[in-house]
Amino acid sequence: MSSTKEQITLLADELMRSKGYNAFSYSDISKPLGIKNAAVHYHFPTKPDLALEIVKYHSDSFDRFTERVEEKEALSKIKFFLNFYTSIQLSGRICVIGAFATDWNAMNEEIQQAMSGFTSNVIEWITSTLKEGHLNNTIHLSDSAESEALSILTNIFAATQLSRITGSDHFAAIKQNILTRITH
Amino acid sequence: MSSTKEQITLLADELMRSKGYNAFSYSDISKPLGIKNAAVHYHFPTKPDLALEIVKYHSDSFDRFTERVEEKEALSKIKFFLNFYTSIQLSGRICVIGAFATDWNAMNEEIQQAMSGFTSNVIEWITSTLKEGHLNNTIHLSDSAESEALSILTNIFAATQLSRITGSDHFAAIKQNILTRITH
DNA sequence: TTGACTACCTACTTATCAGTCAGTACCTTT
DNA sequence: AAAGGTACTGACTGATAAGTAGGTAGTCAA
Repeated sequence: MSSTKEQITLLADELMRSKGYNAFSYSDISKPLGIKNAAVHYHFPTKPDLALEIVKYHSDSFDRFTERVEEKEALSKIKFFLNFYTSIQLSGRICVIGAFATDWNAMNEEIQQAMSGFTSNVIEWITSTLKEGHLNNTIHLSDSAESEALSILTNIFAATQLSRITGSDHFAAIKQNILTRITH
Repeated sequence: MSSTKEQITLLADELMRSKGYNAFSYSDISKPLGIKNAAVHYHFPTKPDLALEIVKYHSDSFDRFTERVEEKEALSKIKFFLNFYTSIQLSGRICVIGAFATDWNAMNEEIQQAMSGFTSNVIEWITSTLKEGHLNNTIHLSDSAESEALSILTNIFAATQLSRITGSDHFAAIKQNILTRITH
């Protein structure tokens, strides 16, 4: 992948998760990168093409993340996952899931399917990791692993959103609450 | 408040929470209402004025909600609160908190402050309701009331977002998980 | 060294956006 | 009956949006 294409993707992702899909334009990408609008259109003919690339980028990143932590212990995996969201929060962004959910009805079917697939992967990974930790007695579950996974995911991605509105203390409290729940 | 102004607010709220703030235009409001663009501008000179009105509308709605359930028992109050989100989910919308969080950096300070105030009110109400239920032994708390409140709020508002992506079963599971957690 | 390909740029189009302003019909108050 | 306010309409404007057509400089392979 060319450096320019990569830079466009990265910046578009940043803009998408800071202002929302419809709040940024091709100019917001071309200007900071010192290229012309047409150059962005060369790599991504339409804006939905760009949105789809953002989903793929997160999909790939998540796959690499799961591979990286594969050999670690279940509770540690969950902690790495939550820490990833801490870095999102610190940079003032929100989780891509929340960003796409808001603009959902402004997205085409291809993007929706890609997002559904990605989100399902995340849920499945958390679910199986919780099961793994439950088996080796490092993680406590008071509901089905999938329900707990959904609870943890919604907690942490909404925490990045909520903390934008009410401050970062709330992010920390929510993260701690998750950890308390699964370890007590 | 005139009927037209109310209709504009209601439709703008619906659009905001279905497509996002920057994905709808004054035409999307004027056309279905059978009025002209200028009529919308008469009631709301600028789009931020309209966004602010949406926040006020939710603020007022929430105040009326808390008054309506004031005499009820704490656990029942929480159930009514969660049921409110069920109706949001069923109508394909998302919670206003999530909608504004995504577009946060595209909003002016006045709107941000109004949203912060509203969101804090919601958190305070859940917190004090949890405390109330804890005192009369109908609600179980395994963390501070505020942390549990933040957890519940992020769970339920993110559930409306997540269920858009992965289906309504997930909303039901998350809602049930909250109830299980606070009643066991 | 010619031809194809990549990665752009210049210059443009068309559509739509938020927003404005002068005018008007219809109440209400004096 | 005159004056003023409310709730609009008609007809705009200027800015910006996404997207395109045609050209070009550099690379690379046959």
